[in-house]
Parts: sequence; C-alpha cells; structure tokens
Amino acid sequence: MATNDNAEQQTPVQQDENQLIAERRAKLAEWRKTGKAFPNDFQRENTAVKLHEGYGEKTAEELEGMPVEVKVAGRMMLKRVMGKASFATLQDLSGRIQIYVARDKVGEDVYSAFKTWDLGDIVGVVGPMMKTKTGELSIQATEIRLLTKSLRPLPDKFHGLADQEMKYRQRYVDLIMNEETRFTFLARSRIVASIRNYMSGHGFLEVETPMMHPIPGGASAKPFVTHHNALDMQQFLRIAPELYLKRLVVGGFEKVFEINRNFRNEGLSPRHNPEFTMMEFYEAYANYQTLMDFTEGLLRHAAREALGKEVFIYQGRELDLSKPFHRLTMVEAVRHYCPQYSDAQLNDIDWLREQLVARKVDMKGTPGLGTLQLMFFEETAEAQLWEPTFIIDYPVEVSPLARASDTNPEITERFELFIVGREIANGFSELNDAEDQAARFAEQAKAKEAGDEEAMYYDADFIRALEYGLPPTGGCGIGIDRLIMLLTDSPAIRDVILFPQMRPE
RNA sequence: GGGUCGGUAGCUCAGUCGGUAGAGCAGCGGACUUUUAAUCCGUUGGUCCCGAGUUCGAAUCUCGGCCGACCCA
Repeated sequence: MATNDNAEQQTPVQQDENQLIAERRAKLAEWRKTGKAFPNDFQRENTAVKLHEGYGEKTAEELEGMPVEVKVAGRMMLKRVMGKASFATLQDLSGRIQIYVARDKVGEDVYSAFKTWDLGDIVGVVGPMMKTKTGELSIQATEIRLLTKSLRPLPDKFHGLADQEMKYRQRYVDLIMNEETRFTFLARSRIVASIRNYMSGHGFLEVETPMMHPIPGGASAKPFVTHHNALDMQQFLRIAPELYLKRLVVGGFEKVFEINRNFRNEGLSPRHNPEFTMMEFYEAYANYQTLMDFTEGLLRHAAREALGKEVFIYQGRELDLSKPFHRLTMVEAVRHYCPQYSDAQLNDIDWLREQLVARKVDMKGTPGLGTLQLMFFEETAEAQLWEPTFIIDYPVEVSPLARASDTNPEITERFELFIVGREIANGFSELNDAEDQAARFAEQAKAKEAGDEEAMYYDADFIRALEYGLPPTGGCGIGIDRLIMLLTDSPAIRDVILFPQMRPE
C-alpha cells in the first residue's frame, strides 16, 4: 500500500544549524540553569496599539504627573544598547511599542541578562508610560522578563523577508516581518466574517457538507483521489459542494450557504491553488436574475467592510464596484471589446472553429455553436473584463447542472461574473427536472468514458433527491480567494492563502 | 508543457576579462543612561542550489537536474 509513502518525508531532516543558532542555544542553556526558562505566568494587560491610542497624545509631563503602570508582551524587533540604558521595540499583533530599559530601574542582574537577549525573543515588560526626548511614547521598564527564547535569527531588521519563496514556505517569518502580510490576512479574516454576517442577515443557514465524496460532482474538474481503509473504498476530495447543498434544499433548508475548501487536481498559477475556498449559496424560489442582484450587493458589502469604500485601486488601476455591474452575453462581450468581429462571424460555426484552431485552442469532441462562442470569448474578451461584468447565457453542453432557458433550449440561465479579467463567481437557475438531470448526467458519463477526465459522474443519489422535488432554486459560487485578492490588492492567489501549495523543499 | 529571469554568509545584496569570495544588517568582544535601521572601534561566519564537463585554474563558461518568480499555452 502507499500508506508509508510520506513517512520518509516526516523523518527529521538534517537541521540547518549554524553559528548564530549555536550561540542562541548556548544562551538558552544558561537560561535553563535558572530553572525558570519558558515561563507561562506573565499575564499581559495592554497591547501596543491601545497604549498609543490611550497615551500617544499625552505630554512627557502629563505622563510623569500621573504615572500609569502597564504590562505588555511581545517579540523584540529592535534593540539599541547604550551602556547602562537601552531602548528596544516590542511587537505584538496590534503593533509596536518602544521600551526603555535602564540599569538603575531593573537592577544590575536583570540588565546584564537583558543585554544577552536577541532580536526575536519574546519579552514581557512592566512599567509606567513615558515620553522620550524626541516624543516617542515608551514604557519605562521597572520589570522585564524573557518569556520565550528564539533560536533562529530573524531576517534583516530593515529589509525584512523579501524572498517570495521563503515568504510562502515560512509564512510565520513573513508574518513576523511584514506588516502588509499581516494586514492581508487580517483583512481576509474580516472579509470572510462580513460575508457570513451578510448571509445570515439575509436568512441563509450556514452548513457543512462532506469534504470526502464517494462520487466527485458539482463541477468539471479532476479530483484528488484518496482511500478509506475501514470501508476499503476509494474517496475523492470534493471539487464542489453543489450537489450536497441542493440535496439540503430538497430537504427544506430553503436558503443555505457553505464557505469551505474545494480541491482540484490541476496546475499551480498566480490564480490557481489546488485547494481553494469557495462560498456556495442556494436559495429556493430565486433564479439567476435575482442571484445576480444579490451577488452585486454581497460584493459591495464585502468591499465596504474590508476597505470602507466601493471604489478602490487594484494593481494600479481603479476598480469601481459602486456602479451597476454590466450584463452581457458572450457574443455581446466579444462585439464590445473586439469590435473587429462581426455578428455574422460570431454565429458561424466554421469561422469560429478556424479561429480557434489558429489559436491552438484544444477542442475535444464536437463543440456546438455555443461552446465555440464561449471558447472564442475566453480567447478574446474575457481578460479585458476589468469592470464587474456578468456574462450570461452559457451553452447547455458546458452547464450540466443548470436550467435551460425557456426561449432557447441550447442555452442555460447561467452567469459568470468577471472582475479585472478574472472569473469571480458562477451562478445559475438550478436544473430541478430530475429526468432532464438524469439525461445530462448520462451525457457526461458518456463523455467521461470517451476520455474527458473533467466530465462528471452519474450521481444516482442526487437524481433520487431531485425525484423528491427540488423547488425552483438559484445557486451561486463565489471564489473567496480571488475576491480577497481584489480587496487586498494582491497580485497572486498565494498572497492570500496562508500556506499555499509548494513543491517539497 | 514552452520561454525569460533568479538561487552567493542567518537576512538584504555586490562580485569586473575565468585567477581561488565581499559589503550592510544580525552575531561575538569593547565604549556609551533618551535611542529611532542608534553610533563608534575590533571581529567570527561560506556545500557560491546540486551534478557533470571545459580549463593549469570555475561563483563566473558549457550541458543536465532541482527550486522559485514572471510571461505564454
């Protein structure tokens, strides 16, 4: 079995020890001799930013006149020893605060110990607030303790950690050193929380559906395969929660959403990570038109919560979420962004096919007009959709879970939302006709047999659920990582995923 | 998968025409009781990503590989 494949990787690798680490280990050994190494009884009472907020405006005299004792803890990021007195800068999650450590205030023994502490060590300080000659708010230490010894030297205190690879592989160091990184992930957390609030505020129920599926479904993508030992069965990491969420709507949970990970076994790129976070939501008695309105509102809300505004800069270019989002068909979008093509050409199967062959687009099977138009749209107009744009009317053959249009059986009531040229959301009126769905699954299964790895499986239990009756429903998926990229001005998906997928070191 | 660029001290980076590796920060020793990337003096530290090849001699040139960034498909 393959169960031990990873064991080798888990055995301790040769540690990259060096002189600097050896010196710190020696200091730690000295500390251990005191019998008080790594204490956990220091209870901090203040954070850096609160102190700045509370006392930043006070003058030196005011602070001296009404001394306030504070208690902070944090990582030592800067240290300036000047003989019998020193300054150091501590960093906690909220920010930084300077401390002033004088020998005649903390005692000779503590002071000489302090001088041996290194940048990166975690320190606890007690003392009154003061202002320095140059007006910087500081804590005058009356008590100072080493709380955690850091064995590894931090990156350059001025230049920080610049190496992209190391930022991704050792995110903990990136978070220590880079304010922007901390900001991005704090923003991410805030944005996700605001989306949750918005959803529950609109009566949606948050649910969790399986991450391990016996049949992968809900999207066209290659799954990761795994194995359950006790049941001795193959399982797939989910590529989408869609089919489970719709089962819940069948069950009477009329408005549900889930924010969770999807896994797709595809390559890495600035916009793709094999595991990524999606929000999917389903609403009974909604359709793709009402979903578009709702999605617009949701994105504006997220922008307001994250940035306080709906117009902002992404990668040097203005992005405006305040105006109504454009709604165009694929042909309309191509006509608008690439006016050199005519309606006649865009509706000519042979012409489209020639164009796509010339552009070396991989066409499997015999795509119909709609699919050719989609491919041509992706080739020409998609990347230019900077302003939020819903592209509507996707062909049935690439939308096996969407309801067909009442006026044209070849297309579905489906949209994808593009912003800054990237797909951010995908939604549609759900197909709730069990017999139609069964037929479409059969089509997909045939395509899979013919070699289309991304085609869907036939999910008999899902059909059974539909046979009980799914109310008319609208459903939508929003790529959370890509949304976070927009709202944090991040160029790559790896910049908004704490631990992005990397090749082993 | 293809192309371009990169990998040198713990970190940020130089490194000429191929001549045997440097700076700043960090560290270590010393001076310094209001500094701000503190300053000043002294000093330790290298698998130059890995492996072959060319050469008297390779961080440098050639080939192959690994890892990453960007662009393209």
